[in-house]
Amino acid sequence: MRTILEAAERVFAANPAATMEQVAQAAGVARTTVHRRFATREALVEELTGWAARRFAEAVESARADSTPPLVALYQVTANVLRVKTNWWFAMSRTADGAHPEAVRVHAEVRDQCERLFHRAREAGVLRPDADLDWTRRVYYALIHEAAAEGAAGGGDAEALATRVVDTLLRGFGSPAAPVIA
Amino acid sequence: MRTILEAAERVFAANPAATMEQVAQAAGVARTTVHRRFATREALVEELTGWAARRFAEAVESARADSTPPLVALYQVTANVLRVKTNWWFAMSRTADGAHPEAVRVHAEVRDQCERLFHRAREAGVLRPDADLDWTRRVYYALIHEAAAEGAAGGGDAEALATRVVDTLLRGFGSPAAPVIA
DNA sequence: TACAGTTGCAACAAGCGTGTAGCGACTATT
DNA sequence: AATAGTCGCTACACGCTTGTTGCAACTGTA
Repeated sequence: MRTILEAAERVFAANPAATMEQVAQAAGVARTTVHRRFATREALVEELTGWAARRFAEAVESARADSTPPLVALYQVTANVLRVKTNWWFAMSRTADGAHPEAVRVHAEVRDQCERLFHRAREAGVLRPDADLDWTRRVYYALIHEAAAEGAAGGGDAEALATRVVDTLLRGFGSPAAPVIA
Repeated sequence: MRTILEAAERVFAANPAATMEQVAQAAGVARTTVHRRFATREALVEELTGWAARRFAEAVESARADSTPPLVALYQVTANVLRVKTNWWFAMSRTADGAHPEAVRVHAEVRDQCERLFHRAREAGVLRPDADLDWTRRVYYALIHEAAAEGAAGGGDAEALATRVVDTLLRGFGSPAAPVIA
């Protein structure tokens, strides 16, 4: 039942330790009905995780990151992922903890794709030649996470957020003329 | 008991839903002993939160962010906070959720100080004139969070991490010659 | 009308974590 | 030696959540 999954997402996003009773209430059904569809609490979270992982994979894939110019790909991937992560906040947080095999696979693929994209970006001069691509990727993830939090709170559309993320990733906040610490 | 608090930090960092039994075991004492010092689980988490909040406040305060050049202050605050956050990962995550009055106060003060610092940095030309200081601060927090995760996993000292955080915040990863998206 | 499918509802069993209490052993102090 | 203090251990009560079951009511279909 799609309704239950969406309700679970809302409830668990607010409180990861919420009970089945709270989920059922949010979905407008009886607790036993939730158990009829999802045998255990764990099964519910699993299906939620898988659902989000598939959406995540679609979001990244549809950006065609391997066949468009790096800067364009970076923007498209960012915007697409933000759209998913804004609506599936809790479920997306579950895709990263290594419990769900499909989620692990998706994350690994996305990570590979991200690394390939950053390599291309560096070769194309979009990223600095001395950029640490692992740290770059982690900062990129953190920026998306932060922007998604803002988006989930109702702070603007995915396009505007993506623009800001990419701009921040590439330029930072310092003045070009300012001295550099390292 | 300091031993119990440190054990609780370790256990809760690995699993926020851990039981008193697990905390006791990690501390090398019986569960009843934990209850003798901390009447309830909530009281334990509260004291842990307060402890971390005080350490956090000390870390920021000792950097003298109001009376040193912005770039120096930024570096010092970053390094000091990283030292605390690396060792009190769970407790620091609790200082932000608004449950602990003292933690709320500390966070508000730190936030004010951070904003003042960024204002000064912008006026001094360290930050760009058009930098959105709220977004800047949130990115700064996210970078510290990410660096602390690396530090907690044993990835280098606070000074090196701080250097990287500040460098990333100011410069980003893009080539100075590259086109800008926004 | 007869039927299958789904749901709400009440009730129940079981497990788990929490919090409390009593008892005995150990240690340091006087 | 006597005492106070701390700790481990066992046992228990309590509440909460989970998961299951049976039954009645409702809906759409044949």
